[in-house]
Amino acid sequence: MYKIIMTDDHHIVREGMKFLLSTTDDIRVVADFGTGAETLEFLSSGHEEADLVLLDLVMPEMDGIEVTKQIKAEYPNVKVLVLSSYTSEEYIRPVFAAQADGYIIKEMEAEELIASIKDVIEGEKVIHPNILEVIDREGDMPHEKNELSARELEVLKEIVKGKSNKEIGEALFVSEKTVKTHVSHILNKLEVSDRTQAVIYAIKYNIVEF
Amino acid sequence: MYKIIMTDDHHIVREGMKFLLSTTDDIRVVADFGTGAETLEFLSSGHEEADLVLLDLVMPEMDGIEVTKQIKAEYPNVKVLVLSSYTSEEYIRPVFAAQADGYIIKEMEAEELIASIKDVIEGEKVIHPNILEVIDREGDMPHEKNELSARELEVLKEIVKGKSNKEIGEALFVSEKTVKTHVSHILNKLEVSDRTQAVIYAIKYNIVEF
DNA sequence: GTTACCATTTATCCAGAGGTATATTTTATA
DNA sequence: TATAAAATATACCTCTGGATAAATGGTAAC
Repeated sequence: MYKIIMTDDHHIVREGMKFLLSTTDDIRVVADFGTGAETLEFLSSGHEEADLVLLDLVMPEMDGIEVTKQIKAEYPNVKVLVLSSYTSEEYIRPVFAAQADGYIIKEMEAEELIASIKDVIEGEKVIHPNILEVIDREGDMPHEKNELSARELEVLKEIVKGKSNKEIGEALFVSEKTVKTHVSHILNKLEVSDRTQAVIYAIKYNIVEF
Repeated sequence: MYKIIMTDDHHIVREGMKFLLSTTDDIRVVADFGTGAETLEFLSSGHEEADLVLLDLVMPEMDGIEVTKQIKAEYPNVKVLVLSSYTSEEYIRPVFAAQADGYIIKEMEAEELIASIKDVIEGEKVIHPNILEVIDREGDMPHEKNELSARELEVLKEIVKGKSNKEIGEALFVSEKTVKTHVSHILNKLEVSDRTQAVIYAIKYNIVEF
């Protein structure tokens, strides 16, 4: 008997999942929660051992990435299977950086879903073909090839706040000229031609929070 | 007996909904689809009369807004109840502009959901309290006070693509000077001081798709 | 221990961005 | 039809943005 916890902020999704899982009798949903905080609390209380947490990615308050990190840090034996509807790169990479054991998407049929859960608990890494495809096509994005320095990242954060070079200089206690150089380096590394494009890039690829 | 159609791109959500609705016996799901196109096709085929379409908002290809508009234009007797997880203003306003009969959120319990469906079919407008709250506290954001003209919106879209004034001029077949005038108007209306802040604003408040 | 590299800093120069004013034409709307 | 609002265009001026060169300081390699 596989014991799983389900975390998703949408009640309807949780009910749908339970229904889909009811077609098999060797998976038992021992608990389901609407937030990451409740999930972590349940795990820490030690009420019941769980083999796997089926985890939504986009949630208010604490997102799936953060929940994954904390679960993996404190309960390495508990598997984490991310269930998301997002297939774009910005969402996927952080999931595996956070040590998740799999990434599947909400479009899946019941049988696939059940098989995925079992496989992950048995120790496999399960990644939906659509997701794998995204991962395969590379790490040659500009910001991956040319990593931003710590200082450059600070400057980029200020740029995304909408600040001018002068304002950034004041915020970081350096001259405007210094800021300009950092900006130039940022533009080069991200392969864009002005600060507006840098903002677009940074938001699109989740380089800074927004 | 109330007859409804359900449209949501996530299989799990559809199954969850069906399960929740199975607790009442006077609502029948006559069909469910993963895309807006299929839904419209079903309606036009005239296979079966439906009283209401329970419609997801964010979907690939054709979004819920567009589907609502088409349903309301061609089948004014069919009620449209939007079921979304988004409670921010940018999502809500277009829904009612498109003549939807209600807006509820995925966190709802089964009883509320069932009651909402029945109420809408009986002719009521049903709006979840969380949504109503957002609608009430309104109207004083810069882009709401000072609505952008059609042309200004086109220019803003180009700005968000990262284009320079010259490039925008070429794209819209006007001179760079004209573009500059539009940009100035946009900055004034959005109450920001440069194009970078305009991009940040436009993305944050969903003025252009991104 | 010296070489080489990179992050960080400052300065100078020029192009593009944005403010303001003004004018013409088109499109809504009363 | 009259009036207002939006779109288009030009000119001028100022300031910010971005490219480039160059100095300083730390650190890893040899």
